[in-house]
Amino acid sequence: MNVHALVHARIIAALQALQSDGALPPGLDFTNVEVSPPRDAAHGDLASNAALVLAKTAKMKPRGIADKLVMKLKAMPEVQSIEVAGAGFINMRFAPGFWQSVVAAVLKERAAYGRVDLGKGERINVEYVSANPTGPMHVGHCRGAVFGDALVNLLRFTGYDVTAEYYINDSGAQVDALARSAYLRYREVLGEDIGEIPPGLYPGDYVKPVGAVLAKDYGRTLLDTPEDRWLPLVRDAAIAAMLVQIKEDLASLNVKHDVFFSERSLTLGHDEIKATIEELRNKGLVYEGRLPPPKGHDDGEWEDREQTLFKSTDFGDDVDRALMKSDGSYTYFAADMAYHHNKLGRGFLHLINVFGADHAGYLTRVKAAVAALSDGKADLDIKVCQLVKLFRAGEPVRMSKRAGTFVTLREVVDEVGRDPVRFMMLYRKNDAALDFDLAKVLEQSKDNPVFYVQYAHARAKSVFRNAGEVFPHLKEGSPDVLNADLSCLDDPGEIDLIKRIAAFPELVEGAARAHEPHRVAFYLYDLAAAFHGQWARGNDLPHLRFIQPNDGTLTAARLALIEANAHVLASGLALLGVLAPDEMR
RNA sequence: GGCCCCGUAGCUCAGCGGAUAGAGCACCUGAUUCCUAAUCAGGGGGUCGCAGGUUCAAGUCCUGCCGGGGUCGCCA
Repeated sequence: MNVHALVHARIIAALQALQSDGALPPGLDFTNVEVSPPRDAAHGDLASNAALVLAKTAKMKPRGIADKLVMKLKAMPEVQSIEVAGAGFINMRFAPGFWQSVVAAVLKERAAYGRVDLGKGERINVEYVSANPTGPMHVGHCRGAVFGDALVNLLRFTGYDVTAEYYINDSGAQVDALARSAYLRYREVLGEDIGEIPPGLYPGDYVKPVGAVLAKDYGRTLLDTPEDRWLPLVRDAAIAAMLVQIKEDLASLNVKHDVFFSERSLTLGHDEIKATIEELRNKGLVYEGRLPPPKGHDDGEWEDREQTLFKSTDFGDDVDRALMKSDGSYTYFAADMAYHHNKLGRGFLHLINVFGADHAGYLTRVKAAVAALSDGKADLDIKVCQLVKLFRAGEPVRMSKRAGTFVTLREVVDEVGRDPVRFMMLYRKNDAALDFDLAKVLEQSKDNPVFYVQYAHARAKSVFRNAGEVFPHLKEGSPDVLNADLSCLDDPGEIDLIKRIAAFPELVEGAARAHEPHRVAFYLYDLAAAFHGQWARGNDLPHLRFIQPNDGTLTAARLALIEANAHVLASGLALLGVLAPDEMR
């Protein structure tokens, strides 16, 4: 049951009926007709802008349309009151019986409550994390990982066939540097004094085990081998080891990808990068030319030369983008173009990429590439996750990759736990910077929204445990609860809680459309607050307590409400990938 | 200098083009013989960075400034 959708459909039907009656002109565009809860609850439960939106094209006064619409809508059985307000808003208020029926619907639909079939089974590819396989994931990767994972959950919940994908940047200079670092560690294991790790290589201790594995697998045989022979072997071993670690890091956050796509696989057999470039060349979008030097900062290294360029300026980019490095190898962008070409070739018409803030400047050219490669038929949404600043009790945590003091994802998860990390990473809009305080996130107080929401769920479960001592037949999901006489739920606080529950499907739909999982987190906080509030009212007013030892009928109805509340809390937390505990200990 | 993100209460932040802009923290006042007080109720606190524009309607969209952060051919 989706209250919002139901009312919206009723309004559209009423508008069409007015057209049949000749009271409204034909050919009106209803797409901007919306239904939304008014900011001020005194205005009612739901309001519509229909009359305001249609006034101009219908060549009628807003209030004139509104009055006619109200006459039609008055017949709605759910409606308790309906009136025209302000410039032409239609404010509706629904009868308690209508809200009570929402509880019954939630109990019937259970985990399916809130599902909206936006995707209609269409396939969509969500690429996220995609960190270099040159070391463990650091805390900055956390946010993209959690964001992507929650977005995948949200899209699956709303009817999309989602492929969660990780692009492994396993070619280019960085993985060669990793291989050389591993080779040094290999020589170290065999007893050589390797001294300082040279600049440009990876000094971290995490490379040492790779050296040990190499020594075990190859003995001393690689020592006398020239670099062009050992490098591919060492590189493969090092990348494989890093990927194992990355997958473990992701698993610690409960983040799962369906596909790990290797950049190097693009050129292993058939050269897909070359094919992609040629395809664009045939479309007139790749050419040989020169770029102006970057403005505004002196770059002594700048060398003017003719190069292979993609005409991204045709798609709104500032400059055309290089596809070949001066040594003849492909740029990262050229490979990434081929990768997106590959995604399109696998039949994806909907693509989402999750980027870190440092890649924000890369966004336009990727969109340009997808537009060019799909002839505008595919859509790509790029979500940029802004920086995460790490604090401990208000003090910034200094990080330096060079000094080896950067904080890994694993350290954060081990220190504060998976649920707080996930929730806090989602308790902020993706494009706003995030301060993450390792000390505060562990405080089990109302300062911490994670525990606040989880506690609401645990509290709901606790009510059932306690109710069972008085009314053994009133178990969760029992017929006596499911068939309770819901007309007892007439306290304003109870109705408010139901209204909050009733808003869930619309909230999910909006979050999925906008690709904004944080909306779910904020919604859950509000829902939890409504529930905690109703609970506490029982402190002052004993007749509002959920368990009424002398009234099994009333208790059953309130338990039904609590069960519906718990269902929605659990569904929402599941979308965020956060546990909904039965008790807090 | 170009481009991207942010700017809303003292602080951290929500806010889908809609009506008198919200929450948490902090501060003040109150609630525990009672289902977990890990909670709740009440109070004060705002030129939504500035200036224009579009619109019946702008915190929200557009343009230009100001401030903070990020990024800037052959790193990924």
